[in-house]
Amino acid sequence: MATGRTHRPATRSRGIPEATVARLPLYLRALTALSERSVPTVSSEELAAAAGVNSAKLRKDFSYLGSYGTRGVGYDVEYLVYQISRELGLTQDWPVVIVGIGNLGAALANYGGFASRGFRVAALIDADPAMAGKPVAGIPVQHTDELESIIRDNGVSIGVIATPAGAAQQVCDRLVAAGVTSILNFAPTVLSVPDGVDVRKVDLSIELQILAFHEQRKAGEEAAAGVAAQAAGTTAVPAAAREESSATDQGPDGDVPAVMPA
Amino acid sequence: MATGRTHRPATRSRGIPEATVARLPLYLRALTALSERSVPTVSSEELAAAAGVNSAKLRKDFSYLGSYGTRGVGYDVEYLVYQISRELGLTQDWPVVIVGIGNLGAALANYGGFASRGFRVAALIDADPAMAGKPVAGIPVQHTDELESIIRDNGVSIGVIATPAGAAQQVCDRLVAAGVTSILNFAPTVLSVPDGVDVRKVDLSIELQILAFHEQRKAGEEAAAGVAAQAAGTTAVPAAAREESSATDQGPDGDVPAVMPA
DNA sequence: CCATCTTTGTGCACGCGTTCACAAAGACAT
DNA sequence: ATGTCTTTGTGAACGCGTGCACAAAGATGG
Repeated sequence: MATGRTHRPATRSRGIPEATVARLPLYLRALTALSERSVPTVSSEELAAAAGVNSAKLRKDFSYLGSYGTRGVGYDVEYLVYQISRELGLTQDWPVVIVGIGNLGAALANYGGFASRGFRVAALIDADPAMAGKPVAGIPVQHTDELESIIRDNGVSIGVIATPAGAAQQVCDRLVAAGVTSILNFAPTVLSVPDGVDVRKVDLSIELQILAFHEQRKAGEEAAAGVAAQAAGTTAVPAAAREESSATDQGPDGDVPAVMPA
Repeated sequence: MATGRTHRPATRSRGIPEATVARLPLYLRALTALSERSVPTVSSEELAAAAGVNSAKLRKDFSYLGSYGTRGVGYDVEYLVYQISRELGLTQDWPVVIVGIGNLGAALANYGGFASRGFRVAALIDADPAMAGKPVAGIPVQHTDELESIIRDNGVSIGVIATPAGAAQQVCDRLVAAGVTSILNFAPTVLSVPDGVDVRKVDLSIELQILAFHEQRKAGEEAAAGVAAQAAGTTAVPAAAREESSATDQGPDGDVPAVMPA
């Protein structure tokens, strides 16, 4: 997962645990796929496999929503799609603004997964005057000056921040002041917001760092196991097992293109 | 947080809890900022505030790494930066490939947060022959056919999947077969991988859905509170409180650009 | 109508993560 | 050297989330 919610003392909203809420979209996606294949019913076991979770967990999750299953049969796909959609609030229209139309903002504007789930990109906003009017994903970019009026005129309550880190807090403050109460933050900064405003953070670099940690651990263990196996006469696969080395490490096989990104 | 790890029965890698590992990059970022401002030492209280966490939690997190603080003074910023970097494996070079150079892939290739933390974009890979050779972020895109040789020649162990959902599993299988053992998946699919391969998922749409859930709850509570307050003669702010409506909902104030993304 | 079989819904136990609160440790002044 | 003051490091308690395992519920066949 990208990174999660920004501190909230485990508020159990309307009795539904936070962990369950986070999994509902997963179930919804799996169910939608089944629905498209016209599958009428599905067991907790099958659905759990499709969503990549434990079946007991899935049943417990659904039990928070109510008793929507039929024992001996399973769950009615269409009915469950509707119930989860309603629970997540996806049966209504959510106008969303995206602030910061750089590479990432453009990617978000083009992302198809929004429209299909009740999210409507109401406006794209950027601070660069040269961007103003230029269409991205078929929507003309508007200047930051109009942020407040856009929010109010469209009744926007969800904002997406895809600006550089330096601008994020400022943009956030303006969004909140204009009435936005939920923010999805892609900028690598800790946003401070008043009570009652939800912030979720997605941080690409953090995810990679977590992977690197486990990767390093695997390499270490593998190296150790390799030595042990070697001593025993077995051949282990050292693959990418290389120890901590100098900064100009070239990898095991040399011959590296070595092109640096910006 | 975007969505988290894909099932792992709470493996405590080398005694460091998973939850702590996920916060280390956060601390590292705050510490780097302090380092750039030439701040020599920092207390757990200050650093916790900067990282947006509880100070007790931060101290406990650090205690898993060792006793790097000085009582009565705090932590040495430079030293802690080094220790955390080492723990996360960021003192070594991690070649990374990005597969799927659409809007998102390009955004990732341009993302500056990678290079500064030991990650090097070794190659950009796309299935579209028309993309081949075209430079993105200064790196020429290569065709999928070369995936295996790129992985092997560069000793790549971390892959980023930014393809459409339909291609993700196939790409994943090829990455794994070629030797990749850690995958960051941006495609909205559950990937199945053999044991020993780590997968982390970032799902933009899921994050928004979780926000929508809380937003809906807030609107509901607000409406209820509003009614109560109204009965008492007070005026509450109903802001974006509108109930479930038809699919072609235009928002409360009409006048919506109403352009749909792909 | 009864028996059997499948699958749900959940009580319970366990473990991880969080937080409190405090003793130990060191800096610093006298 | 001694006392005071600050801040760390951690023992202990608590709460949430997970997974097991089973009873209840309904379908299905005879």
